[in-house]
Amino acid sequence: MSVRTRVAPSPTGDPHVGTAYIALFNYCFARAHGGQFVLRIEDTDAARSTASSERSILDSLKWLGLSWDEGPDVAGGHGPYRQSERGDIYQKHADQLLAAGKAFRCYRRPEELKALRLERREQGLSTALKPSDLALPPEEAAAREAAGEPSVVRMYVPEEEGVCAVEDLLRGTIELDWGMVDAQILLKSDGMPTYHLANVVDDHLMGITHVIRGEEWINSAPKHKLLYEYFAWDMPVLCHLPLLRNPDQSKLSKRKNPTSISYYERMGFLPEALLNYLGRMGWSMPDEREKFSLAEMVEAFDLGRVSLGGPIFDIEKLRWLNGAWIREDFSVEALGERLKSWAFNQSKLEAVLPHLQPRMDVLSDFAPQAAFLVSGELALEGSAFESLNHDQETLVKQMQFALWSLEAIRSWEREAVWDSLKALADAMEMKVKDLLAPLFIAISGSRASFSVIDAMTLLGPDMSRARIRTAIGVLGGVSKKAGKRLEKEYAALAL
RNA sequence: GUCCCCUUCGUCUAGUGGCCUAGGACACCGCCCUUUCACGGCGGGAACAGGGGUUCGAACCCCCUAGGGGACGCCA
Repeated sequence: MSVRTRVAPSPTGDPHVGTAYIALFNYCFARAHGGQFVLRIEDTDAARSTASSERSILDSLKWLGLSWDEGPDVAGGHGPYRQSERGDIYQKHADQLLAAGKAFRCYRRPEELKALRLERREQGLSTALKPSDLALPPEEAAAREAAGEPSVVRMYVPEEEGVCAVEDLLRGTIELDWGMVDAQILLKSDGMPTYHLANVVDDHLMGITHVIRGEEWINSAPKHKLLYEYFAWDMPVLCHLPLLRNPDQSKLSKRKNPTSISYYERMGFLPEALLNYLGRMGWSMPDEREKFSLAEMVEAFDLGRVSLGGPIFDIEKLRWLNGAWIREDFSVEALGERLKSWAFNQSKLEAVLPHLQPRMDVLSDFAPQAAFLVSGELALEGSAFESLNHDQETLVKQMQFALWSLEAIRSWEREAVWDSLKALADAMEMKVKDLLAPLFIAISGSRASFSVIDAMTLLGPDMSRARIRTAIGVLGGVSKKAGKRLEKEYAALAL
């Protein structure tokens, strides 16, 4: 038996707790049944799939203590599937489907697709485009081909009415209308596979027997089933886990919450506790124990104990659990070690010291000035902003705009943070210094601190954003109505 | 809009037809412990979304309604 977790680097290169959640259940399932737990990093978008985003996922899983097996060596082991490294296996399989009449080449342009979908939607139909919708007159297709226009490979799908029955380990049989299933692109115009093709081909080649993934994949299961049929391969057992949610019940997202694993690490949560908490999301121990280790979870693991309602990620309870771990499972020595490796190790200190050395007369000047870097969210009060001589509304606006700018940063580095805020200040026709003033307080708790850009770089994206969000809240927050207005105004800056 | 999934205290959950006047945990409130604050202990309020069936019996099975979520990309 073999279980595979596909992990996708997040757009910001900062791995998401949702990824760890799915990985945890795959891990437990595999270990509990003596199977293999293999990883496949997947992202065919070259801009996102950088070496560092791939490494950060692996690092995060390692930090959590989820070890994986080296899977069968399918052109790159557990690595990413860049074409050069994978020996064109997707191309080969796409060609095979093409030759068998299970797939076709499509020369439709993006604008045409958009128009077709719009038309169907206006008729109250699903927006799924079928092979017949996409077909071009042979001479037109030939002309586009001759003109060197890009093309993609799409799969054939049934056009007649009916349902596709998909088996889910937890939900039983799910019936999905074929009408909802479009002629999925298998190979993009740049020759890279989409998830759907890569997923099926990889899983087959790697001998995967069980696929445990998020609920958001249920709707594409018919496509996958069809592909297995086209290739005449055995299909793995499917199991869809519920999605983690924000307190407002929407799918857990970074706009509303800190979601990256690195945030929780920086916040000082223990990997054991975070994993333990994730294991309590939609799952419970047979004896209802709240606190358990990964090994204990594996030992008692039973997929049947998964409950299907989407759990809300509650930081308060995670905090309590983490406290229980600290109090009950650590000796003073062990806790001391943790603290040292968490923030007081040589490399962490060396990252901070260049900023503080000029500001220190005695060693004891260090702690007060570095305190905000090893703190979680700051206990701010509205009065902290009084010295700025700005009305709350202006301050809130500045910080909200800064927050949105920061959210768009893909790779969290000093340069990127600076560029984004500089561009915002320019667009708002104000001095960077004035824009940064409230951020100083939001991030460091005071105006007297070293560069707020450097501070944010050290704190990381989620922690920085969380503090700004807190500050906005302290200043009265943004009402729904005001938020709409600000959003418009922000969009008008055309950053 | 179309389709799919889901629905037990505010939150995480136990519960797989009688053990349920629904149990535990977080959070909240009260009391105790304590030089303070925590920790810990004890106690309290708090839920089967609604309506129909099936059954001697329904939180549990079926149907409808409502609510929530998800999917509908050359993203995963």
